[in-house]
Amino acid sequence: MGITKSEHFTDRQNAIARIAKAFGHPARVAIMEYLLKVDRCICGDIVNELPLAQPTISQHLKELKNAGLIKGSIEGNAICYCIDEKTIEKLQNYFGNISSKLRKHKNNCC
Amino acid sequence: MGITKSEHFTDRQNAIARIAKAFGHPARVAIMEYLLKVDRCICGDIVNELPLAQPTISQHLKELKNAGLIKGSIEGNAICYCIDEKTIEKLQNYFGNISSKLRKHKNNCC
DNA sequence: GTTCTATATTGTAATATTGCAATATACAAA
DNA sequence: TTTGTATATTGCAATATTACAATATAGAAC
Repeated sequence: MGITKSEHFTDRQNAIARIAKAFGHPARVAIMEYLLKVDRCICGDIVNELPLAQPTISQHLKELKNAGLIKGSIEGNAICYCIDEKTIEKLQNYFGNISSKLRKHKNNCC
Repeated sequence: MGITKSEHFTDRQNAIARIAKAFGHPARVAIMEYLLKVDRCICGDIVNELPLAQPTISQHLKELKNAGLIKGSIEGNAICYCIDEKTIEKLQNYFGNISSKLRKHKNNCC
């Protein structure tokens, strides 16, 4: 039905899914990588960098912000957005944890 | 239009988005965590573990498999699925790389 | 004030996702 | 061969996502 039964899962599972979902679009991956590359906050040229219309990028930025992957706001006539390290660290820890558990158990049966 | 313009992005960006997207649903997060917890391959009881109908879980498993997050196949009368460590490592490396770059630059302006 | 520039919002069309009932498949056991 | 059990596939309805044109907003420059 297109509706996700999020109430049946733990807050933690929903939180990870939410962040991962925000990363689940190449345009948003590209935005994150661009923010990392330019290494500053005023990023008014995202629109020129990506092959998408301005409203589309604005929408993707909103989703990244809602997921906590970027933070910031308007500063004068430009956006002031940058990556929220805490959220990236959450992801890194989450996958790092899975990875180390897998290394420990080594259940390579498939 | 609901159609993603993946042709405009790099293969790497599309690859990360694809894996992240597969992780972007709490049911699939729950499946991955269950596979990690039981620490074995024959996982016929996923259906009993999750509050979703069998066809729905089958579909989620298919998507996880398409994204390379799990591997395996049918073994007799049970599924034999387990986590593909290589893909998890890819994610860990990707986010670890972003994290370390952020730590280096410390552009905390927002 | 007006104009310019940059970003956000709204509205809408096309497509994708989610979930499940019904059904199919496929092996196991009797 | 039939019956039982486990998983996959199909078909469909409800909802979500993606993209963009048009428009709104808001500060900057004049």
